Amino acid sequence: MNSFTEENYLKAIYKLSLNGVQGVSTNAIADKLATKPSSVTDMIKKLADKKLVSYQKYQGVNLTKKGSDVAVSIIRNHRLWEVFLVEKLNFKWDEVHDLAEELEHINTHKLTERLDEFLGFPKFDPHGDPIPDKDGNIIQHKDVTLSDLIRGEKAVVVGVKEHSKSYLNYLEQLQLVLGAEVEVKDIVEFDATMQILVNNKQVIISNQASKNLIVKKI
Amino acid sequence: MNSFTEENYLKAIYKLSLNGVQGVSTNAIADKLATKPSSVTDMIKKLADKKLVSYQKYQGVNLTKKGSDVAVSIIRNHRLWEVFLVEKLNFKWDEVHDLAEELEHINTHKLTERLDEFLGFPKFDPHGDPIPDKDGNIIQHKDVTLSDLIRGEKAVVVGVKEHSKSYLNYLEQLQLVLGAEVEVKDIVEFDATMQILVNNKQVIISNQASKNLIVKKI
DNA sequence: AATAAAATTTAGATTAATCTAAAAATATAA
DNA sequence: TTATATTTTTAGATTAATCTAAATTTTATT
Ligand SMILES: [Mn+2]
Ligand SMILES: [Mn+2]
Ligand SMILES: [Mn+2]
Ligand SMILES: [Mn+2]
Repeated sequence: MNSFTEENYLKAIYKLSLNGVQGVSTNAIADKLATKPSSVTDMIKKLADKKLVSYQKYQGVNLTKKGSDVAVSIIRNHRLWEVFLVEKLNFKWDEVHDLAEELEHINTHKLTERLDEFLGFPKFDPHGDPIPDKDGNIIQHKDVTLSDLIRGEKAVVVGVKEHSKSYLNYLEQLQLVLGAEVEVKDIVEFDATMQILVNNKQVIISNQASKNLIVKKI
Repeated sequence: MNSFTEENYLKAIYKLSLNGVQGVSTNAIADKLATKPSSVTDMIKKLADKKLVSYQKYQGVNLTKKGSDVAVSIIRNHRLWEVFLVEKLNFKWDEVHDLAEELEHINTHKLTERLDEFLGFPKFDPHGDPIPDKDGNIIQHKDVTLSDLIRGEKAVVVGVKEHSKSYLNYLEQLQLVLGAEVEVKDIVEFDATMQILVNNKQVIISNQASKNLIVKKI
């Protein structure tokens, strides 16, 4: 039906559209997929021919309903497989992304639904990202990050905006895993470096790190 | 490392070598993969460059140790995923082959080993085919088929040589599943059609069907 | 509004995998 | 041992996805 490559483009466009952008730019897609803008233009034309995106030269690209459905279904697969890998095969949360990138393209309705059932219809993946249900409905995070908090506020870690091994590994060392409670003790005015409390331990965390940690105030 | 296509060629050559053939022919590979002999020649050259097969023009092709290792590892993945689909996701034995054809190419050592462990180190897949262990050791069936039996002999079904949906479906209707006991009541001399007993029921089965059913005499 | 900078598209190549048609080598049969 | 048939390889095209370099369009800046 659609090639792996086409599916990856659709997913990238979907994610880049989440910030409310109207007309995702060629360069943004090229960046996200680590490819060249000229390659993106070629692929966009192909996706437009297949009615998966709407596109006018120089004006950026938008997913059609059809394209969005495909993207959401790939994301559903990805996140379900991540749950499987962590819950059933005991992988750590920093090891599953690349495997899920491959598994997500085995896009067979029956497999996805059976997997969902086997896993007990999970609502979130190991990184706190919401899993679309079988009709494609997805609850988006409100995206409050640790960096948004002010001195004295408390919150619970509910997700991450960055999925690199090094970031996830670092968070785990600091015990900043999903469900952890944090309290902001101090913020450096110059560069927004934070001093926080995690499990009664003082931790210093850069703005680079705190702005990628999604939290829920308590 | 190797593309899906290369892996499928290696697997095909491996399976065609099992009958003790020295030098698998271009046409045999083309048949198995439903492609053209000229395409096979091209791919063989590529695999030879990568030292995965040894090849001399017009003399057929053989896997090297390296090529054989890859093939066995793909087969291991394939069969483990089939067990997963049947045992954990409740698929039927006639539904899993095509899905496993895709899953087998996610060839990551750690994933395979974790899956094996999760499944309890199974020795056979849902079709009775042996699963290579993590060192690549594989116990080959002796390949006695129902059609080899004579009148009066009893046997247990232990595998199938043909994996098509229609064949597996048909077997299931006749209750000729793994573990079933059969007794040969009569054989038509003309075309080797068999009258057999399965669970106290009389069943008539063609030679075409009986020669693809692997059994163990009792 | 004119010019410079940035973003995007086009033109032309490349690589992997495939195909058809034709040529070459091997196997079979008279 | 020739002639015929079969198998295998080569030659030349095609399609998908990518790239570099050049041309075009849009955006930002004087
Ligand atoms: Mn991921
Ligand atoms: Mn995730
Ligand atoms: Mn199979
Ligand atoms: Mn099988």
